[in-house]
Amino acid sequence: MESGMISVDKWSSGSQAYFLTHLHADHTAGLSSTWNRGPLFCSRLTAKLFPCKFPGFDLSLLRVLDIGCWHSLSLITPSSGSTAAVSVKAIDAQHCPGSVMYLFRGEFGCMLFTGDFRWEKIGNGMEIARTMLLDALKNETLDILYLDNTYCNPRYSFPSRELAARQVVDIINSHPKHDIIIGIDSLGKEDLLLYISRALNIKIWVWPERLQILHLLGFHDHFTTQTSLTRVRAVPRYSFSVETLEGLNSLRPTIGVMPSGLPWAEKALKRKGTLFGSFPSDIKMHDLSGDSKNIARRYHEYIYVVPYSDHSCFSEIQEFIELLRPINIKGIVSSSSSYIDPCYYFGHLCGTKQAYWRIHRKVENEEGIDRVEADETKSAEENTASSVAGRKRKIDQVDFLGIRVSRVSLLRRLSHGVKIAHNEYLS
DNA sequence: GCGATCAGTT
DNA sequence: CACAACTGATCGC
Repeated sequence: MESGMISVDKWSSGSQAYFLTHLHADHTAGLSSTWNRGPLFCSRLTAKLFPCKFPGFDLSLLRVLDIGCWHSLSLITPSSGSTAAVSVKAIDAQHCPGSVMYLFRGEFGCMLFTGDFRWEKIGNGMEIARTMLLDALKNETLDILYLDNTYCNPRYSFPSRELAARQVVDIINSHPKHDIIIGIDSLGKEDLLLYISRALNIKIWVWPERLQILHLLGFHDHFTTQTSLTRVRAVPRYSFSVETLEGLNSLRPTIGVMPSGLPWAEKALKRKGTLFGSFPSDIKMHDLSGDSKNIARRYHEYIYVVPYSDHSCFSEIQEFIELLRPINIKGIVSSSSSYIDPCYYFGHLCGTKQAYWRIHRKVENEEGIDRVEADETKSAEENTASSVAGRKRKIDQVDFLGIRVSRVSLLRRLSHGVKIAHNEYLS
């Protein structure tokens, strides 16, 4: 607890500088309007949205980091008491408005914390982020990559958001007389709504608090709170249900579109035995869904589910890792029923592991990945957070030379026989 | 009233 | 059933 210098998306006491990647609730747990633990760094857009999420927050504590610019911090090394220079750069994470990754450089080396991110080729955002990352790294190696490993499994394959958006428009067009309900959260998926609005040349209804956020984001023309102006309404996801749709249909013909859900996992790699027995590098890693076949699924008489994701799919994670070639990777999300250490799949792409893997493969071709995983677990200096009571949800803390990041986790540690390389939760 | 945690929902 | 993101109930202060 006392050795931390920097925290990312983690809000317990003991750090000298706190970094927020984005404003979704699962990354702000512990933050509140009464925050008084010192400066909090975030992107300009996140700072702008901040008062909506935390009214009364002392905004003088916010430190805006402009995307692509290095910022220097002078921190105190807890052990020696001497000052240590740390540089940090924020890079667009393409997850939701304001979301960023943080690249840190200091005496400890180089580390990147992705927060939640999407690494898709479509659109120019990824090219810009790519250039920024490579420029920032130059020839230096990335020592640790703290990775959004939400969908770090080959069974997760889904299309670009633009393609998914096109599918939503197709669904709407094929129901010209229907009202349309789209389930969204309080932040995120704005591009989808804009795409629909532009493609159909109609406004989209949103609830008042959501309109306020959209206005802060600079979208003034495409949204309204007047029901009479449009047949397309975006509603809070928690108010989107079979019952809601059935109720609405007793008034007027209405369909619901849910841009998320997980129908993607259905097809690929059902056979777990094959998955676990296979050599990571043998897995077919390129995405199966290049074409616009029926990616949208009819989930119910009135409900369609479209795989619109703000997290990277497996092949995107792979490309990201191939680009950066980090020495080590840590997943920031552990949801144990499906959690697999990123190194299970990508250890062979990592800096030192790469050499290790090549030699190892030559010597004994049959060897599984257990040794690699074992090495992984040993290499991290980790300690558990202050013995939390709950067993379902827990945020753990990881120490790496004084830098602490959160491990956002839903610890549903059921059976499933999934390999869990990390054992730091058990103390 | 506030913050943290837990259960439950799409 | 997988997930992320969220609401609402409850508990302790």
